[in-house]
Amino acid sequence: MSESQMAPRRPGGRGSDIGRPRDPDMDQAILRATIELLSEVGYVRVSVAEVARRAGVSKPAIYRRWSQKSQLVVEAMVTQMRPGNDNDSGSAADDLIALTDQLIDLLTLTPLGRVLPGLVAEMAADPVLAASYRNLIIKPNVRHWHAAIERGIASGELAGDTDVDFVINALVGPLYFNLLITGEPIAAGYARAAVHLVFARYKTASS
Amino acid sequence: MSESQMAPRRPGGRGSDIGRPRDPDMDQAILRATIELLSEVGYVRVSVAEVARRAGVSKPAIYRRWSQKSQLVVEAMVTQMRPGNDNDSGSAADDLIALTDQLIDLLTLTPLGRVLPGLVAEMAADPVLAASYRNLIIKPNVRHWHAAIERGIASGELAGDTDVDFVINALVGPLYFNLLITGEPIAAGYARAAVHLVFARYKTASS
DNA sequence: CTCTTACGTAATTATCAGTAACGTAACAGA
DNA sequence: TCTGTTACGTTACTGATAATTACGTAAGAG
Repeated sequence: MSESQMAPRRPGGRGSDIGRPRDPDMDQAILRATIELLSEVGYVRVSVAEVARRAGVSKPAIYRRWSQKSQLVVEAMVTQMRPGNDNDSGSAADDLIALTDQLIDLLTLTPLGRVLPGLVAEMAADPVLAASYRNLIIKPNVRHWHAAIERGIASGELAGDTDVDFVINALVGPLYFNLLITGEPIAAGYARAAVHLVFARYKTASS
Repeated sequence: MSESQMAPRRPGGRGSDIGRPRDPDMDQAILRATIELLSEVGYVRVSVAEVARRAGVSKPAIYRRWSQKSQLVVEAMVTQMRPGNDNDSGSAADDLIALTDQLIDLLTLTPLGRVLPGLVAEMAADPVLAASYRNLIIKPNVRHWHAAIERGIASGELAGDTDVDFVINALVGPLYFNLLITGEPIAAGYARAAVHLVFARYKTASS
């Protein structure tokens, strides 16, 4: 049986337990080359052949690890995510502003901003990829937002009937809208203004 | 000189003034076939060859009118836009709710929702296309939002320092975020809740 | 009529994702 | 040390599809 017929590709994980092991340096080299190319030319113009060339690796070596270009890109982006800090400053408003500013940095300073448009297109056509992206990139981030808002509710800064998901959407939605649709830069002071908007609606009388 | 060297393709417009005129029925047939395919399979899987087949037209006939698949798709989407009604109900809040609900319909009921992800990717790689999309689709719509908000400010429903663009982003951003990133359906009652959020921040004391 | 452009057919170029075949290299376990 | 299994590189290939070109014919304008 030829190697290319092994059913599960186990992206990012090891291959089989027996036989010659995969070279871990290769994984790193591929991911690094992917990030590099991604930030230079954006998703659409990244070709697997060019990634292979820059990583000093063969194309089959890449497809042995990731079944699709899009999966490779998602994993490469995961390596760019900083471990989100659950900074509890004691003020939910300040925490939300910090989280918003962090997201702005992520979308404008890391390659993610250049990657997202192409990835969005792939996600729409590939549910498996969409699930990967949401589980690996979105969910871990949203967790912190949830926590900050829940803390605000618990402390009385935010009303008990605060709609957590609605608030998160209200804060992050405009950022993606700017990045993906209008192409305009995010206004300075956005984080503060957006959080202010939310608190005008959901703050309690006491706070 | 061969026809394919004519520098400006004049998408959607007429060709030259002399010589055999273009068949206007063809324009319609092409656009109709494009919309049809678009709603069936989404942007990525639309091929120009298949559009040509369904329209009963040759491929060069399409490229004579539109220089790229993406331009064709944008023009096809334009034909789907209803002429925005500047319904002035007397209440800016009601007008904004109506506009938001209209946008939700546009994104979920027309093919635009299936087209947008692929288009976003093209826009990121093609500034000319991005400009087309923004001028033909986004701007005409935003005009109504602007007007509604300005009316609200003039009537005293909204504070004089209301940041118009910020408000528009706050209302529409989450819709695009859901459509393009999370893939989750838009919550029932979103329009009302979002407008409520804005008014909690920007309403005047008198209103 | 003549000029010019539109049109269809058919072939072509170019790019790129993803596979396949095959020989060689590396590790695990007997 | 031998054997089985998998990784790796090289090379070639398939398949899809955007975009172009050549050429002969059709249809208008003046």
